[in-house]
Amino acid sequence: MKQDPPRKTGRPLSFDRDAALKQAMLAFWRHGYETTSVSDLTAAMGVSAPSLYAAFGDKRRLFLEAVQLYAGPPDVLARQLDAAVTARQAASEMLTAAAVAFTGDQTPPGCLLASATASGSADAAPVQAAVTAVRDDIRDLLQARINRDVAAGLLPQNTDTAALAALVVGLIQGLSVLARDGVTRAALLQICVTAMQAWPDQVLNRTELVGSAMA
Amino acid sequence: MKQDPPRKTGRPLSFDRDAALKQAMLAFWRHGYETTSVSDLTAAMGVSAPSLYAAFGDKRRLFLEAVQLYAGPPDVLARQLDAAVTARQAASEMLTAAAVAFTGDQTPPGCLLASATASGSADAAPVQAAVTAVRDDIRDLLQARINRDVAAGLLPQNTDTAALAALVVGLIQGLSVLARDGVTRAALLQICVTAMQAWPDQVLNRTELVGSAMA
DNA sequence: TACCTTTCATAGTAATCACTACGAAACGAC
DNA sequence: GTCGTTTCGTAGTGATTACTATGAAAGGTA
Repeated sequence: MKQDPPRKTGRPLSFDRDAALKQAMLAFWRHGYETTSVSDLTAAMGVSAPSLYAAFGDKRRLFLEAVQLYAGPPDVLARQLDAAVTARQAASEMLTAAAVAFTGDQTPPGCLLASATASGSADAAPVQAAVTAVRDDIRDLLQARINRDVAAGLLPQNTDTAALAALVVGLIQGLSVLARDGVTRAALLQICVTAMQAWPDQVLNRTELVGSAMA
Repeated sequence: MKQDPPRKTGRPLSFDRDAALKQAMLAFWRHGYETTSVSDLTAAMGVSAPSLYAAFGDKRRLFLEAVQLYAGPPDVLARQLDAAVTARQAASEMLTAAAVAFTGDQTPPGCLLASATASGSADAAPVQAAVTAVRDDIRDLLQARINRDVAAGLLPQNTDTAALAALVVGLIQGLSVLARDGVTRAALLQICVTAMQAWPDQVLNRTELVGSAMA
């Protein structure tokens, strides 16, 4: 996937690029994009400023790489959504995973995507747009999954699938704020359970009636 | 309420303090706390730096005043919650008002409380805590209003009122992110409608049965 | 008028910002 | 070994940060 340009000779890199990127991601996660200084980054990464610039270009590109690392490979979410039994379960899993991820004790609270560029100077607009694009992709994927269930007759034909997908993505961003406020994981999970009550009732067919009767 | 110290003599203030504060609030709203520089502020406020410091103390206190101006008098929300017919309607109105406020064409998109201190350096921690306190107050007020309806028998006794209140406040913060992403007011309002489906069904009494039969 | 008080604009302060010039160091190739 | 290449640490660049020292200006009061 990511093939380095062939390096045949020269002094070898004295640090683990992936490990340094991970530390940069954690720094951005905790303190935001513009509010994390390059000296903060070099301290967290254990790398001198010239090495940082040689390895990652500049602060903006380092952040964009950190966002990629945070979001993971772009096709993973698509596969998880496809693998879910229903769109409802997919949405519930996304919410639960967010509540857990935002309250990990080995990571900063909240969501990097939600907080790192939530505000910024005019210079940071392109970086904010990149993060917005990630969110839009997630929302589109979820909406497509919901559309599939509507088409399959599992959800009412008049379901507002755009609103439903945006509700989930928006609430996830809201959970990030609450997590940063200090709300516990258990409380966030209860919010997710409560929110899922908004999900439209499944359209029942005979098979499912039998299944529910057996449960 | 806010009584200036008695100013009897001296050169008069050459600018409108309230108007300058409003411009500062708009600047913080659009660009965030740490990512709005003092020179940004002086430009927006039409005031020189020494005047800014004389009138507002420092950047931190100016921001805290801007937050107060943004949030409004603290008892207004309490009165609105009390005046609402039901907690459900109060929550719905809060969501709707947020969706509208976050997409005004005379103001920056999103919510100042949600974005301005969503991330920041370690130095900004006390300011972040002040914003968190505002959010906590709102959540507590809403939860108390919900508790009132539970006590009155309008909502099920087993209602998770903490989760319900946190869901509303969290979603409002999420709506801010979506608004900044460019989601339209109409779309945000649809999200609010969808989210309110999560609200527990009202416990019906005889009077309300008659009322619903008449509707 | 002269005096007192407060705010004004000018022009700075030290510190930090993102970023880099430079020469020595550390490798493979020969 | 010597050369070529790449990264290293040191030490800096000019710009911007939040903030302020200073003296003139603008009012009321006498």
